Amino acid sequence: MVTIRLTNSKTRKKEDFVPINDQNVRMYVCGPTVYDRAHLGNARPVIVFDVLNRLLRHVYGANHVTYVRNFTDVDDKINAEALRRQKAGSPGTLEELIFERTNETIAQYHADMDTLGAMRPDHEPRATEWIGAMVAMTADLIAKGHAYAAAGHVLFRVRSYADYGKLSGRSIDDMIAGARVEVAPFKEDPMDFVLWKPSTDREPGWDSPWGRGRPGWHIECSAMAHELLGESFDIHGGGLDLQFPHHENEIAQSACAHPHGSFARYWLHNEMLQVEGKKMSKSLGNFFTVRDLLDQGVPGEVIRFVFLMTHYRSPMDWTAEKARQAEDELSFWANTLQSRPDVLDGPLASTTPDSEVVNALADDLNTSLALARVKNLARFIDNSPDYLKLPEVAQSQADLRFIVSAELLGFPVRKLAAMKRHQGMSLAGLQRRLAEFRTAAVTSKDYSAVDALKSALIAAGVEVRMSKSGVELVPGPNFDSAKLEALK
RNA sequence: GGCGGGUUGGCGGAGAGGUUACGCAGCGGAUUGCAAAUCCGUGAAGACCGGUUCGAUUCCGGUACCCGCCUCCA
Repeated sequence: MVTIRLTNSKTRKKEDFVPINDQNVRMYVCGPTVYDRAHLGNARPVIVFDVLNRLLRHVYGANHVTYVRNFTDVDDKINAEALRRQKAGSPGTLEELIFERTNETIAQYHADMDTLGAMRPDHEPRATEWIGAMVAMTADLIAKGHAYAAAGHVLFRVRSYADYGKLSGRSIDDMIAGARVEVAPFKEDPMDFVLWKPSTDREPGWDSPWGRGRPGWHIECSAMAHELLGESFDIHGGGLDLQFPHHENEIAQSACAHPHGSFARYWLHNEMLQVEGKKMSKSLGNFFTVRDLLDQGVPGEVIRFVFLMTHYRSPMDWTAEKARQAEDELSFWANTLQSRPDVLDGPLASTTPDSEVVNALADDLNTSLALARVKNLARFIDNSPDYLKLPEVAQSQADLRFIVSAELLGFPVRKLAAMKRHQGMSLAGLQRRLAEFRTAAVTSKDYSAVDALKSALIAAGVEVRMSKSGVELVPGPNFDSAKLEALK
């Protein structure tokens, strides 16, 4: 079996991954707060942990992995949006408007992430569905002396957990010296954070032993991870910005509530996203959502490809140039396969992905190296001399190995190739006409009609390939069927 | 102030203590009516200063510069 190695934030080392139970490998990743469309940065952990999910399924079996990613649907920004709608005249109670808003956002999130080729996790718990578990965990922490109620709030007693700060490498005293903690009169210690807070009539709330209120952000993940994965599980992932305080607080809560469990054994953090060398922010005017890119005509696979060009622990830069390169490469892959209907429609069952691709991924998700290898596989099957020497059966095997390897990285190359093929069929008539013009031109030496049609085709994003063996039209990245209609 | 990450050829981006990454762009060639696509070949690097070593871009220390987090922003 392939040994997966992962950089564990907890130990700051690359370690061999050994699951607690190889029949059920368990991973939790912090999901989005569903108040608005996902921006491009939100896509990074989704894609990174999707690759890990696919790798785990490849190594341990598709039915032996449980992947959980939550939706945070209790949040002040959601409340604000619901309130805005109510004031604007939308019918319904505040609770109904909140539910309406989060449902919309979750549907958008699913649509966007599906387009990026991310598999849906096995469980996607919504915080509002697990309030009972959060209340129970909070009560348990009070009973064990790790939390206290004060002024309608419940606060976690940070000083009661000796290992607090270990994950992020901070000492409590350093943090206090940094002095940007919220000081509230009811806190025993400025570092203490909220497990439960009271709600006004204008805010969503649930009944609890401490009055009507709502859970703090950190307890959500601790409670849901416990309910769905147990006291000890294998991997916890998320963006680096969540390492402190969110993950630190999760650990403190879970370790104190379940002292016999180990909570997550491997912590993985992805680095942040930049745009053209700068942090994406509204003030710089370079802020955009996944949907914005898709609407501009950047395909989901291209976005995914650009993300995988950079290792997950390095800051990633989104640039137009990278998107162009990714688009070219994916187009090459699809072109290579589209002429081989036999492998597109045939079974894949017995084919295994290329071992170098798997090994690259197993080495702390080296997606960049894996991608380079898949590129090589594509170049190999695209009429390289060594490939052409192979018997037909071996050629098909090489084709299939490429397909399965690309799909392990989440690129649906068969679908892309089938799409190309379909587009290509719509070009059959024009291809015949161009061939006729060319045949005539060879004798008349007058190429003007050939060149006119060729230019029009290129303008419509069609690649024109002419050789002794004939004429071939292939849809390119900027293929525009509307411009073709005029030619027909 | 505290904590952490980075610096590789024109660009993107890997691995390895000594042997070609790879891709894009460039250059040369094959092919082509001209092209495109494809194939073949090719130049170009390791921020700076020390140390360890027979040998370091790769290990260790320092300097400079860049970046992130510490603010429910992923």
